[in-house]
Parts: sequence; structure tokens; C-alpha cells
Amino acid sequence: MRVDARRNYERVLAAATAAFAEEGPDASLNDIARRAGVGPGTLYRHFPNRQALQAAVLSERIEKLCGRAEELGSDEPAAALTAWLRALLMHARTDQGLGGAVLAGPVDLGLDCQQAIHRSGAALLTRAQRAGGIRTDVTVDDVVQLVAGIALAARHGTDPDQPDRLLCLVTDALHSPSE
Amino acid sequence: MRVDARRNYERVLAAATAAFAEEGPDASLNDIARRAGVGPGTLYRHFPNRQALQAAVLSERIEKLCGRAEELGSDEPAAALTAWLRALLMHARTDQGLGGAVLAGPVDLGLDCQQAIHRSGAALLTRAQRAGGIRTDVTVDDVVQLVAGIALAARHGTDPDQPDRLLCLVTDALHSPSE
DNA sequence: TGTACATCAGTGAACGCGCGTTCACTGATGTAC
DNA sequence: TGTACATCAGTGAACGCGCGTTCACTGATGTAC
Repeated sequence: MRVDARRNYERVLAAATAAFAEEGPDASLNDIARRAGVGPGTLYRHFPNRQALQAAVLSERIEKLCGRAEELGSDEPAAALTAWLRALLMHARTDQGLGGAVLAGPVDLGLDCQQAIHRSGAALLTRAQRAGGIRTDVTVDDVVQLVAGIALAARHGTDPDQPDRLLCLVTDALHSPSE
Repeated sequence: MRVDARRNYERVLAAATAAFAEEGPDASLNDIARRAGVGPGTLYRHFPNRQALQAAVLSERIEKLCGRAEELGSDEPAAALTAWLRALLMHARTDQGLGGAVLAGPVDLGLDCQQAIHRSGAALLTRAQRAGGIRTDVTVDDVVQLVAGIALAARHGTDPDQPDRLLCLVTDALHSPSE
């Protein structure tokens, strides 16, 4: 990759990160190019569409999230799940709900972003279920969807720690009440 | 109100209902006017902005929802709450998430739409809490937000009865586990 | 090391699109006589 | 009941806007000699 190409790639990525953080998932692509001090064409050279850009912005964070899941793999199963779900909620709320929108969205980012999250979540969930104390009638998809929902609904909320409270409610619910 | 005005009002409302059902909350206003066989100006005469139109479309349903809450007022408290939350979820999912978007949205519809829902919910919730068996550390706002979140996240989901499953999880969570 | 050149990247004006919104005009309605 | 008229409603072409996207052209980069 040529040095100027790499430089502009970085610039666009940084501008996109800032724009998504400020404007949310629907930030204008032209505006992102403008912020990056770059022509629209340059943006398109590197990122063929909005999803590619969103994926690029999120991928680093998603990797961290999956890394965190591995770290938690040695903790007490149920606690590890709870802790990771909290991290997942943080992720889903980043950039005005970009994370959550991608999680719940119709788009398949092509990359294994979402799949990676599901894999990480599945590992923690099934481990906790096998260890007992966590409901077995819940799928990873359910949990991820719930967390995404909390993040999406919270986007325009006024109470800043409502999402955490709701997550607590959900994690409580995961601790099987019947057995 | 003149007879032609009333007629067009109804037409626009019907067209809006259909459009929201098909396209979701962001359906084009020009398109709605077109469906109604009416000029854009006519639409604006009756509904100054999109929110007014959304409110008009939803208001009837919201009234029903509040009516249902009153009906349930004589049932067993916890069961009544659960049943109403299910109805609320149905509402939030109508029209591709229009109900949920309005519930969770930043907009104050001016009307007492959302307030009415909150009032109805509050009545059922506090009654159930007083009767015991329902967590007391949860507010109406929390519950409504959660239901809206489930609806929003479900918008692009593939599993048609996932929302119901998630709601069950939530209602289970409401049944206080600690006491 | 220096130069010529091919290749790749960037530019940015311009396009087409659909949106929300307006407003000068036409037409329908209801009312007063 | 019939007609004149004021008022209210509807029309729809047109506007401005910002969006995503393209492409002919210019410029920077790296390479071969």
C-alpha cells in the first residue's frame, strides 16, 4: 500500500470515528470526507459503502470485546457472563448507538464482526449454563438482542444510568429462578 | 369542519397508516400525500409535521392500549401487569417499529400519548408491586424502555417469536427473586 | 545517485435523486340574503 | 328555493437542500534503468 493511500485511509477512519461519535450511525459520508480533508472519491476508494466504514470503525473495538471474553474465560462462569454483557452493552452504546445498530441491524457486515461477538457470547453463555445457575432456555441471540435493544432504546433517554439498571434486571433474569 | 376537509383528513390518515405499516416510521410524506390522492399542501394543512401524523396514526391504538389497562385493573395484579406488557410490546412493534420509535424517541408528541401509556403502566405496576411478588426497584420508565428496546431490536430480526420470548424473560425478571 | 516513466491515488465539480416544504392560484363549500 | 359571495380547502409545480456517488483529470509515488 502506497504511503499516501495509507495516510488517507487513516485520516478517513479517524474522521469517521469522530463523525459517528457525534452524529450517530447516519453521519453524512460527504461530511466525513470533508472532516478528513479529503475528496469524496478518496473515501470511496477505501470504503465502498457506509457499512464498510462502520465495520472498520467498529472492528478494533469488537476485537477488544472478544479479547475480553477470552480473558473472562477463567473467571467464575456466571460472573464472567454478567461482566461481559456489561462490556457488550458499553459497546452497543458507543457512537450514539452505532454498535447496537450494527448488532441489531439487517446488515451482514461481511466481516465476521457480528459472528465474532456471537461466538464469544456463546462460549461464555454455554459455559455458564453448564456450570448451572443460568437459564438454559436462552440463546446467545436472545441475549445479544436484548442488550442491543437496551442500547437502542437508551439512545434518546435522559437517565444516563438507566441502561445499566436495565441490564442488571436482565442479568438477574438469566439466573434461573425455577431451579 | 368542512366536508371536503374532513374527507381529505381521513384519506391522508388512512394513507399514512398504510405507508407507516409498509415503510416504517420514515415513510415519505410526499408519498403519503400521493397515496391519499392529495397534494402535499393538503397534507400539511392537516398535519404540520411528521410527528403530528404519527401521533394521529397511533392515538387510536394508544387509547385502546390504555383502555386495556383499565380492563385489567380487576385481574390478579402480577398477571395483569404481564398481560398488559404483552399488549404494549404488540403496540411497540406495530408499523415496523413506529410504536416503539415513538415510545423511545426523543420527541414529545405534544399530545399526552406517551404520558397516557406511562400513566396506565404506572397504575398496573404499582398495584402489582403493592400486592407483592413484583420487584420494587423498577420504575414504569424502566419497563416501558425495555419493551421499546425489544421492539426496536426486533425490527430486523429473523425469528418472529423472539420478541415474545424476550418479553417473557423480562417479566420473569420482574417477579422478585430475592424476596 | 539521478532521471524517466508507469502506475496508482486523490481531486472536486457535477450529477441525479428524493426529500420536506411553500405559495400563488383555482376550486369547492357553506352562508346570507 | 335560488343566487351572490366570502371563506376556507386543495392543487401541484417549484424550490432549496443534502445526500450518495461518479469520473475525467491532476498529482504523487515508487520503480527500473
